[in-house]
Amino acid sequence: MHKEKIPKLTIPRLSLYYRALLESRESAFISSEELSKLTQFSAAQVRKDLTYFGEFGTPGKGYRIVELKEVILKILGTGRQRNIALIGAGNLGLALLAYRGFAVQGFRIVAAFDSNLSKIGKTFEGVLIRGMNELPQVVRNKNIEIAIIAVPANVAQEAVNKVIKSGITAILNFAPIRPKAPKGEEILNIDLSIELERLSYFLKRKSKKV
Amino acid sequence: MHKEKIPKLTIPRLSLYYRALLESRESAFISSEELSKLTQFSAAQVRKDLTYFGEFGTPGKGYRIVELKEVILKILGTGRQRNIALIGAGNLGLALLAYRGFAVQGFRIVAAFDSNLSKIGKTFEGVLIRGMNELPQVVRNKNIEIAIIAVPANVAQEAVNKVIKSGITAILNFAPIRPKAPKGEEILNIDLSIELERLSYFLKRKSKKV
DNA sequence: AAAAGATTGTGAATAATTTCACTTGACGCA
DNA sequence: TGCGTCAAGTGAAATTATTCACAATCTTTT
Repeated sequence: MHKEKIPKLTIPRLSLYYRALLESRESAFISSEELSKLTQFSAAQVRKDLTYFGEFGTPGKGYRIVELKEVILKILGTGRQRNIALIGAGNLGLALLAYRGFAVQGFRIVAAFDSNLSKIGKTFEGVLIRGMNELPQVVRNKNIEIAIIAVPANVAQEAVNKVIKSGITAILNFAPIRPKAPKGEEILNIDLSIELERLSYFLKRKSKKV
Repeated sequence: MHKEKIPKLTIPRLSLYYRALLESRESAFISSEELSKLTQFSAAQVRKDLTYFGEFGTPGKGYRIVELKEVILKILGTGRQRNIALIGAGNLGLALLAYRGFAVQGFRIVAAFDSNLSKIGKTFEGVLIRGMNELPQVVRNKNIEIAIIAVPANVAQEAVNKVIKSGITAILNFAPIRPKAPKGEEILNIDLSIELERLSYFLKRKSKKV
């Protein structure tokens, strides 16, 4: 059994390998070299990443595509549906609600919440907007495992607190703050300003190299 | 002069230091220890990050907040306005257009583009939606340095190609693909599916630890 | 003016991650 | 069956990033 520690970045790479596999319908097998070409990661990286979880390849041939896809699904736990609660039904929240792009992967926003009374009770994309007070029971009833935070910065920590109290442990946060949370919670931050500032830094450096 | 190579993650940390500084109005000075408390990064990390760019602190006191803020702005190149082109005026695109949150940092979407004829000519949030053919001249005229890609996956590479051809070198990509681009381009990917899959992996692991 | 106290800046040590390079196993063909 | 080839798996090396720990230095106090 493999006991090595798995690098953080291995997981998103697995997602990308999976995507590449979806586009590889020509052959039954794929080599780490081919996966490397498709994903821009090195072939050694591909092999290393995969062997953290087992030995799936056959020397001389490569990886059986059908099998590898199943394996990655299993590792990521995306074989089944995962229900999501959307917190915040503003512009961004509603855009995420309308974005059905990740439904294919099994993720589904099954409930939405807002504290704005004028929104509560309305339905968008077939999803009813509820008051935050309903969060705990809806999480329980609808078997919600993930929350997406799409509220303004000034109420984001409060929203995160309520989400955690409702029993959710996996959070995707779009608010431009780093929420504080107890151990055992997994919070991923998607922070527009920070990404733009990274780009700005890149532009700055570039303009200096005359 | 410092010549050490700067770790990739130093830059987003600088952004977070800056944010913390905005909230530190009590005193004129702040120590790496205090910044550590505010940002969750270690004090040594704070000092290391800052010294890549110079020596800004005074032993025994810490960093002068006003000065440090200026320094970080200068490093990141966020002291001045950066103009952005939005590619794709669908749900997500329009939500980004409406999100004025990063305007304060000097980032501004000054033009929007779509290939859907029914959208071209309309105005959202004071920004006219134009056809993609207008991209090159608008980039030139409006001094646009950054593009945000918010188009469906199947046309994203094409959009990126056009953006690059128009002379833009910094791209924030929301489409669930890894665009191919020549060297010299900086592309940051914000990929919802991948983040959700990371959360799924986390949930999977968690459920195993019984 | 000296001593005490605080905190920076930084080499060195450690940790994490990726790449290298080689061994081994599987397949296909003569 | 045996040989050649291909590609996985993997320790070791290299690279990258973070943490440690302490000398240097500035401030404050007495």
